[in-house]
Amino acid sequence: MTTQSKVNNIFYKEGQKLLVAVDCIVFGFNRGKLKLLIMERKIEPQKGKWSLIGGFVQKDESLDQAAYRILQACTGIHDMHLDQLYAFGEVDRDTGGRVVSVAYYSLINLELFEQELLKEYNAKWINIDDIPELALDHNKMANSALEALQKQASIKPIGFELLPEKFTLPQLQLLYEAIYNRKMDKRNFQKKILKNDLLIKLDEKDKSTSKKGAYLYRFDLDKYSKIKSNEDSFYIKV
Amino acid sequence: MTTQSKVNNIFYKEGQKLLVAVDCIVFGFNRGKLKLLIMERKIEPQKGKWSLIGGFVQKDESLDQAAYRILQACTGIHDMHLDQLYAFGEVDRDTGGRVVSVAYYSLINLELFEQELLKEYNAKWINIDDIPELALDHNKMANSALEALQKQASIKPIGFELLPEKFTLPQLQLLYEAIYNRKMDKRNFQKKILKNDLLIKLDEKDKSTSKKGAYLYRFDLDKYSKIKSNEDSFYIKV
DNA sequence: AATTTTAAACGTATGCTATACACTTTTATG
DNA sequence: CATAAAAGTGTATAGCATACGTTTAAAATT
Repeated sequence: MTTQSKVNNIFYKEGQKLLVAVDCIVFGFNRGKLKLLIMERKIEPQKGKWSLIGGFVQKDESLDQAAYRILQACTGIHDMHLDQLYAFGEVDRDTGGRVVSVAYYSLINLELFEQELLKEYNAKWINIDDIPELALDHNKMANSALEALQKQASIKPIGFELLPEKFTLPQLQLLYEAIYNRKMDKRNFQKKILKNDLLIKLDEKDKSTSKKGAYLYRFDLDKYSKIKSNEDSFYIKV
Repeated sequence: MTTQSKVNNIFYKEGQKLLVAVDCIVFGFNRGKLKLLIMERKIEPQKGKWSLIGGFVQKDESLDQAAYRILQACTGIHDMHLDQLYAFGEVDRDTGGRVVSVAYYSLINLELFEQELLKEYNAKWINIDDIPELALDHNKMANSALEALQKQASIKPIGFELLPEKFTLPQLQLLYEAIYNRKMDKRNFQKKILKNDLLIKLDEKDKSTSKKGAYLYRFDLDKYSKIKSNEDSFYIKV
């Protein structure tokens, strides 16, 4: 046996084609609660069960494109940000056959969300600590995504993707408290957030939650895109 | 058009089967240098070019299993640790056809490495800052893996996977300096490392690199597996 | 007009951690 | 016995995380 043929025998195997899916873990934020978008599963197995938003990758589209296509069709949102989470590839993860699924997660600004799509697709937002049993390994995916979100939130200013363009510091704090599932100190939180110098204080107040009213802020996207390049210029230790 | 059929038209598409590969970014450490394992590509396209270690996922094995099989066949090592890095899924990433590749990275203790396999597979270790042009998108994969390694190294004691069982603090420092590609202060480094209280100082010295000799240490695996569960008990800010 | 109510805004003191920095110890070698 | 080469060790300083309570603004109520 030559070396070459030995190599082939031991580890070189011809490729076998598999189904490749993408599943999207979509987070939203509303009224102080972090939410997850789920919908009724449209295909067997487990048709009709609650599940993440997903679909199959086509031959002529990248993984990113597939995730984008599916998420856009289902939320109506354009230009949303998607991050790849993990490729789930257990042999028996889909009881209907071998499917490798690449999970993506996304943060959605609920203001931009087309509510009518919820009905159209039998979808709904549920509170993050109230997730039902989902199809296949989707609960595992959702949990991983929440962990990833927590990691992200400490090294990147992710708030502006989940909040409206103008938001107050108390709102932002509620978001972080929802993500990390614990109360934070108001003064320390504001110090940490403002230290990064990425928020612009506006001359407007939001009086919807208090008589005094809270100042509105917006993210300084210009400054952010400048510093994004040089690593760890943003940092929130939570 | 019913709602259901509209759904199908817009975003539900039948699955198309694709080739799924795994590629492994294998790091080693020797003589103060961080190394990457590459081999001659065995298949078209770009047959003969340097590339990462890779192969196709079979129908009856998980992604993890495929990566493990391929890496084990190529290094002879058992029980090595593999982490999934990212799924690379551009349509044209493989010029020979549509292949989605899930990249894994691994840290190898060079002492355990069967050197004869290097010749058998036309493989070699190259210094991390001396990587040639690799096949397909493998350079991109290697770069991502190095970034992931840097992140890992600051939150987990990964040293023991790249070093022999017994090692000296200067050796460990060289490893971190190689990973982060910069010099560190000896005294501060030792303080940070020892503070985690995961190293056991032995009564032996390694005199291979100095007349005085440096004390050998080993990782306290027991203690590590105990604390591993409760998050962020380990922390090296670099 | 004065009082009450509600949430927002704000500052300081303390302890911990990262960092900067230089001399002494050991022992093989000549 | 002198030299050389790397290992080992401590302190002072600045920045950051944390804990903690009072004042301010403005609407609502009397």
